[in-house]
Amino acid sequence: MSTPPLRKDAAQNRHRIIETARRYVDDGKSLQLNDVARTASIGVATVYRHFPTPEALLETVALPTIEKLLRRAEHSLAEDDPWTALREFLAAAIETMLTDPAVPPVFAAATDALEVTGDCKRRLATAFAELLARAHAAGVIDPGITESDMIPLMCGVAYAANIQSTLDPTERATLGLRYLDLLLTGLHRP
Amino acid sequence: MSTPPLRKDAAQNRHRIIETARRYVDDGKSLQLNDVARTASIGVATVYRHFPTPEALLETVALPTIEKLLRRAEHSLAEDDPWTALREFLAAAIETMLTDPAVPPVFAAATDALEVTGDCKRRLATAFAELLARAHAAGVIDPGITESDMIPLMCGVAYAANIQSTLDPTERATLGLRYLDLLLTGLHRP
DNA sequence: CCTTGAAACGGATGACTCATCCGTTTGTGG
DNA sequence: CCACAAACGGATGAGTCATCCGTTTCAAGG
Repeated sequence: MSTPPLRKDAAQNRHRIIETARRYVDDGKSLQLNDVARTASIGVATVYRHFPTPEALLETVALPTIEKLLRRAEHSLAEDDPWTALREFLAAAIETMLTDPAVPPVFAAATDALEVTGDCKRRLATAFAELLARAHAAGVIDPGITESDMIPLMCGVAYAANIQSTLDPTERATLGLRYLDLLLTGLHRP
Repeated sequence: MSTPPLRKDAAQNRHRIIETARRYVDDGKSLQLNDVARTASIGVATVYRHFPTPEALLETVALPTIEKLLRRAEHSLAEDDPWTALREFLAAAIETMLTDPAVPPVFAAATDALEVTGDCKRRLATAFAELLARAHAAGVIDPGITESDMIPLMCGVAYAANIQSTLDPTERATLGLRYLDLLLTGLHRP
């Protein structure tokens, strides 16, 4: 279960691969391992050894961003007003999904299938559940809404904003926040 | 610009291809033309001649469903109350997207890129624009919302419902309508 | 500094998918 | 019945994918 310490050259290669993959993701290119290998001037087998599938590589690329969101979520837990806390976190989530193209596919995938980010995603879900529970307790949100509604809905909002492929990422993020507002208006109980 | 009448055997093959593709779509399989050809016991080249790309085949599969939705839209135009009319149409759209897996990718694609359904989709957009304009005129909807917001938002709602891959299509449709309601609550001005 | 074994490397390769080309067959109007 | 255009279909070359295995590199112990 423990990770044996990585050899120096291996660590470096791994790093190069992730860097290259990050560039691919940002450019909207699909992660083809053979292709990434060639670009990074690294043997194909090496890439496959580090990342058995494109999904695993994508997860690894997305991990730092998701961890950052997790910290933001934990920060939101400190906020007093339950509605503000929830709203703040959801806005952060949307912004994250629209800013980093590596994130949406990871969020949309079933958590169980995630080798790398599964744990992080579960902790995110826990934090979110807590925020939602508080909102419910305070009666400021539609009582019929559950966590397993909210996550897909968030992905849906991000998806909607992402369809506007002509817009640049910043504009898309703004649009996403606007769409989130619409949704939240529908959910808010004053 | 006109379609020269199709030879009898050609028409039959075309029909067989579409039928097979429909089964693929319903089973959630991706449309690989070579594969469809083998399943339909038709030469690969024949399939490619009728449908140069998987997208074209998918569009053709989706066309009847989209045409049906168009008729529903025109029917909604006859409804007096602008809010009811809009709502009715949007519900029909969501239901369509969640019932027929061929539709969402077609709706999400840029209309200009659609050889087969482009025209149909444009007429749908026109009808929808009319419904939206009436709602705006009556002041029953968020004045900031435009057609180019609504279409992605609809796709987003459908996407959200579709993420629940464990549910069967009927349940997903119900869920989608619920999500639509949330969104509409956010948009409605009483 | 040298040895040695484990760890990591990388590219050649076979399996697989894709889409086109072209020789053959089939339908149809005269 | 003929002739020709229309349509057919499978063989094939281009391209992608992921594995295998012979070679190289690292680092711990002498």
